[in-house]
Amino acid sequence: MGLDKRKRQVLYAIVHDYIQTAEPVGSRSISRRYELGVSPATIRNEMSDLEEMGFLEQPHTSAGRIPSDRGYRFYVDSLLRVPSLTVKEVTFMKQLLSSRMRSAEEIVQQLAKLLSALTSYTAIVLGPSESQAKLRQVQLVPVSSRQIYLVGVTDGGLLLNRMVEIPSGVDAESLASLQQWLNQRLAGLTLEQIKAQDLLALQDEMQAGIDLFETVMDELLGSVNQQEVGKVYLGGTTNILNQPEFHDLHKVRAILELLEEDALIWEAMAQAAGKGVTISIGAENALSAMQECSLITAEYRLGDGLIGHFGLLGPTRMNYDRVLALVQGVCETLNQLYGL
Amino acid sequence: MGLDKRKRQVLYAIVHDYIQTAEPVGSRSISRRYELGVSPATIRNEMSDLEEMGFLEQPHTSAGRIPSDRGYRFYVDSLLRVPSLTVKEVTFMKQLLSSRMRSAEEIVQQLAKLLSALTSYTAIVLGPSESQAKLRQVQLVPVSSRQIYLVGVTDGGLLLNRMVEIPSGVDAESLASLQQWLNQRLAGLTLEQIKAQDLLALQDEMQAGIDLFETVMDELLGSVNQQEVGKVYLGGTTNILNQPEFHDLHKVRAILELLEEDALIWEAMAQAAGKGVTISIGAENALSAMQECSLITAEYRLGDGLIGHFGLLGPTRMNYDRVLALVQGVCETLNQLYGL
DNA sequence: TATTAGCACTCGCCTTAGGAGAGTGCTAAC
DNA sequence: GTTAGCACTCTCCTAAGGCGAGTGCTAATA
Repeated sequence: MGLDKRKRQVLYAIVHDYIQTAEPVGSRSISRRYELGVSPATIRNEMSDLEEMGFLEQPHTSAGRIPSDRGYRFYVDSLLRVPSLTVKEVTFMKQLLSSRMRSAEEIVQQLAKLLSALTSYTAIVLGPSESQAKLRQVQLVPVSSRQIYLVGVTDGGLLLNRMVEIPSGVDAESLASLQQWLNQRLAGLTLEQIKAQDLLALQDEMQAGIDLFETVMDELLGSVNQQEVGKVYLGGTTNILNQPEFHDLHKVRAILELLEEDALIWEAMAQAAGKGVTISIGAENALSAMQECSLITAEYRLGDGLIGHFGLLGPTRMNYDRVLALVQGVCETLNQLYGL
Repeated sequence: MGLDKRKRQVLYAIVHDYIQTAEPVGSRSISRRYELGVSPATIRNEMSDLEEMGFLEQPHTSAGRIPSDRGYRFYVDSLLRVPSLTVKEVTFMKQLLSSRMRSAEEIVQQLAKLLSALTSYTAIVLGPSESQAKLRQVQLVPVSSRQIYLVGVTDGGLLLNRMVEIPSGVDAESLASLQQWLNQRLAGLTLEQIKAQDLLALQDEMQAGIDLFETVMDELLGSVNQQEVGKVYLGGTTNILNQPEFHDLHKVRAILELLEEDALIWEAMAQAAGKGVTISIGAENALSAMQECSLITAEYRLGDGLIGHFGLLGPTRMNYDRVLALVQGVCETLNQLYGL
């Protein structure tokens, strides 16, 4: 990018200041707060250039400048310095994430709370995908004449639960034999591997009713292929009310209503799947309600083939440095606690 | 209450009007809209009386009147006429609540959505208490060397799940024998009945380790005695943003932050336990953030000993008639669908 | 050529003032 | 007991003026 050193300094200063104050930044305040060794007039010229290049915007003629989406983008790509977390924060994280969790759901819920507590943004955590989970054991619990409850335990001791509607008239024996067969043939495989097998061929081996077999397998593998909408966990939805850019009720409503739409949120987050840490700034987001927000996403792993995504949603004037540090910290901590 | 007929009419008119318009009601508009056969001046006198008696308030000297909490209370106790739901609404309810639910959790979640969709208020649904649930079957699924997963099936086919931390060194046999014993001795009892038994005596019968027995029973019965905070399901939290009284960001924040505090919400709702339908108006609510809200609560039964509470939270200027009709309708519908 | 000081100008925000509108309370008449 | 008439009060809306922050331009300077 053709930005000389001083332009980079000025852009950095403006982004940095604006992130803290939420007020347009003027040339004088930059020359006061940052030691650039030039006068406000010179800075004004630089600002004027930066505006023409699309990195800055002016709310109105006689106001200071604020970063444009492109300005933030440049900041994030080239200027940012990710600080390290304090020892305090790290221990806090470990404490909250490790305090004898009982299920993946609890971990994930706690993660949402943690993220929102350590920022003033809204945390979004998607429930983990199970397709990489390695099955260790399956138990079929009869619930009624038309339903059984399938409890799967993964290698790492996390649970996959499914309620299965079965054809009526299935007796306890066929259930038992199906269960035994499932445990013999599927143990040690991930759901994806199971999916990849030739189920029709397997089915022939089976003695139990075809209907029963099919419905159970369908249900067990249901989440693997179709890019299903799973559970969405939120933390700190009210945090955005503290952001000055959301002192407008219409904006607040747009965002809060969006956050209630699990399907949309899931989709927006899932787009970042497999890309590590992603940052979407303002209009880079597809959803119109998010055009004034930035979304930072990352992947978490619960060690056991359970992979999911989490993210932080805030105004474009987000504290990228800190959020990125936090995201990295969370990933590392989860790895330490539940790692492979 | 010493309110003559005309005063009741005037109070009714004011409450009715104010619920619809959210604007202070003047004497002239009453005499126009309602056929009381008297002039505005007369109505003014009545209003003045009603204000002195504490049923009305005046936002400022030259505005119309609005109902006070006490005014709403009188309206709710003595003036209200609960309309019946339209056929459309009833079928809509049945459809949403019956569409092959898989678990109590799903029903309850759906209930929250339904309630908020049919009103412009926020729905609060507490997860069902399990103490009245009749146990039919228990299955113990080993998860790791330190954990087992307890799956209980109730008489009506709903699930009680628990993760139990067990002492290490428990072998499969003692698990199996414990499971068998649990099924023999506890099937057909409610959790409360189980709790009431002399567990120490029972324990003597058991061959398996005492530690194991104790931890499993503790976990199974944990929710019965301690007035535990269960899951809180919300629907339509953004609905309050549409209420004119919440066009103020501070109030919005207060309410939304309160709604994130499951423990407080649970407590506020649970106070109405066992009282059928309750209505708390404005300052009748203990929570300060709810002083300008009304909360209507009722009990739902999922047929199977699973009893819980649900409610609707809105401004004191709530459409009590409609909400009460809806609450009744929901109770009836649930009874029809999952009734005893 | 790059930088700087000086200065007029712009625009949002705050305060103030005035007028319109809605509704009351009081008084006197019915 | 009820009503018409009327002065009064208070909010809301709009316009006007002053303040402050910040810019863009010009001309002088290193």
